[in-house]
Amino acid sequence: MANGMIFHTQIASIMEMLANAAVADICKLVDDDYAVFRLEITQSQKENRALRRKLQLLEMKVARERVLASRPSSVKILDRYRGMARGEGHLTGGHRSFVKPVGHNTWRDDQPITVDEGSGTSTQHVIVIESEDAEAAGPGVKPEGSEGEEDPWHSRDIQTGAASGAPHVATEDPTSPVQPRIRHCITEVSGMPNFALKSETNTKTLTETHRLLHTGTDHRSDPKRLGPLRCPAAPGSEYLPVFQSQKTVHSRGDGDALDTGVDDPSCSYSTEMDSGNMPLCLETQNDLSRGGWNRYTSSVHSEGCLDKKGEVIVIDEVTVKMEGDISLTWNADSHLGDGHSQGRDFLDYRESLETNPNVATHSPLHTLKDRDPVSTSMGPSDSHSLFDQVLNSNDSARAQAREGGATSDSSKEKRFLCMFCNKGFSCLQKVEIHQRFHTGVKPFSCNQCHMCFAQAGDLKRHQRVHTGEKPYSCPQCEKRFSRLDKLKMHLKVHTGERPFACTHCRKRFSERSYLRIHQQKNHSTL
DNA sequence: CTGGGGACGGGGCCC
DNA sequence: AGGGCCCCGTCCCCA
Repeated sequence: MANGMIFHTQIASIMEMLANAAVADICKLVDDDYAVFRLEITQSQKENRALRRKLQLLEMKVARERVLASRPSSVKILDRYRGMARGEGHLTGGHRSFVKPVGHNTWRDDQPITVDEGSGTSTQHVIVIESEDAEAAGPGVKPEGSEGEEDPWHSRDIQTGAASGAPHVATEDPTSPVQPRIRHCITEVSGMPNFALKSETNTKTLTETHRLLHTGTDHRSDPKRLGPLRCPAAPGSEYLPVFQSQKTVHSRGDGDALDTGVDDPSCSYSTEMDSGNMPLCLETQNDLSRGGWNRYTSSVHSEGCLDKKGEVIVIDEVTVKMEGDISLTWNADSHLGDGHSQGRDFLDYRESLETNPNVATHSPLHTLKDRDPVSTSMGPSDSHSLFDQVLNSNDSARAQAREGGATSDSSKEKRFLCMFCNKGFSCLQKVEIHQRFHTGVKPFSCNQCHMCFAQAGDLKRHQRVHTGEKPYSCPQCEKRFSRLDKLKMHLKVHTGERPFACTHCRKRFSERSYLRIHQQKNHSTL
């Protein structure tokens, strides 16, 4: 019995020992696993923090890009040129026009873009952008470091500054309080080794910008001085800000195209004039070959001119101060337009830049090129980035042929230079009309087919399409034409006149375009 | 069927 | 404002 008790006691002790050993093993295992687990948790947390940081950076980048993308059309004009290679357009419809929807990139009338160029060694470009997108982009986000598809003009500015080693004045500060609205002020200081690019809410800068806009003789506020269809006297020594009359003249299709606003039955075109919200019809050609502008759709929608009257670009004008008693017009809301003509005109402009260095023109591009400390980014080797993509047009011959007026030999009479192509014009109205070809502003719209035109005469001529009016009749065959030039062309059928001869096969054609097509088809290898 | 050429319409743009 | 020229696209004819 006693032995049995002892045996049981020993058994119990052994069991206890075994149990303790087992518990110890288990505890050891748990401890080890726990240590490993904690290590893994720590590493995971570390990775999590790193990823979070990365995400924040990405968000900042995205915000910045959004701010850059919200730039106004005035800045994006070069973007259009960049993507304007002929024939690149997308045919989205038989008729297209570019309008900017209200609320998109909310530029308001009180958001001037001043490109003020002084005459000294140091000049400043102050661009004040009041954008609600900037609010969404978050605080402290400054328009720097172009990434992606920003307009080359601005991005070049920015990249230039970065390349020159100039530290950005503004620093990203995600902790700064959210501003209800951020005014991005981009200050470019040229004539200095570097220029600063900063984003700030500096109301002083804003005030200065407004002062620049409204300084001197504020012609834009005085329509009497600059009647839309008047040719005012030549400007004085001060720069003369010239703003295009932003009328949209809708034809009623039964009369002449006038923008007088007078309800004249013989000139029955209604005029919509709203100084605050002037609709503009920015239209492109409706065929594929001319649709280069349609590449530019980053912030522009293609809409019918009249269908979307409300969706128009309403942006304050831009005053470009010119040296040398030259005044120009740049309508900030009008940098959308006809790519076809733009290509030619920009070719003209480039040629005028290259061949006429003495022309005292300071268009934005010109200025940019001159002052860019690392201008190689826009130099000949890199010019394709902006111009050559645009200008691979076979219109160069025509452009050269027409370039005669570009340099304005008679500078005394043609003292109004187009800021885009440098062509000289004798009066203000002419340069206004001419610049519509660059800007794409087409204030004369047909309310029967929604076509828009830059000139009243073009609208009037177009009206005959609807009216069927054919006042010109052929004396030989009684065939009638709506246009005199078409009648003259038709007369060649009867006369057999073929003034255009192919230099390769001696074949003759009545029209130059026939000859060109013929040579393209048959002598393209020559 | 295909491609070249002619006729014509229409818009762009300069003068 | 109109003329004029340019270009492009379309339609048609014909080889």
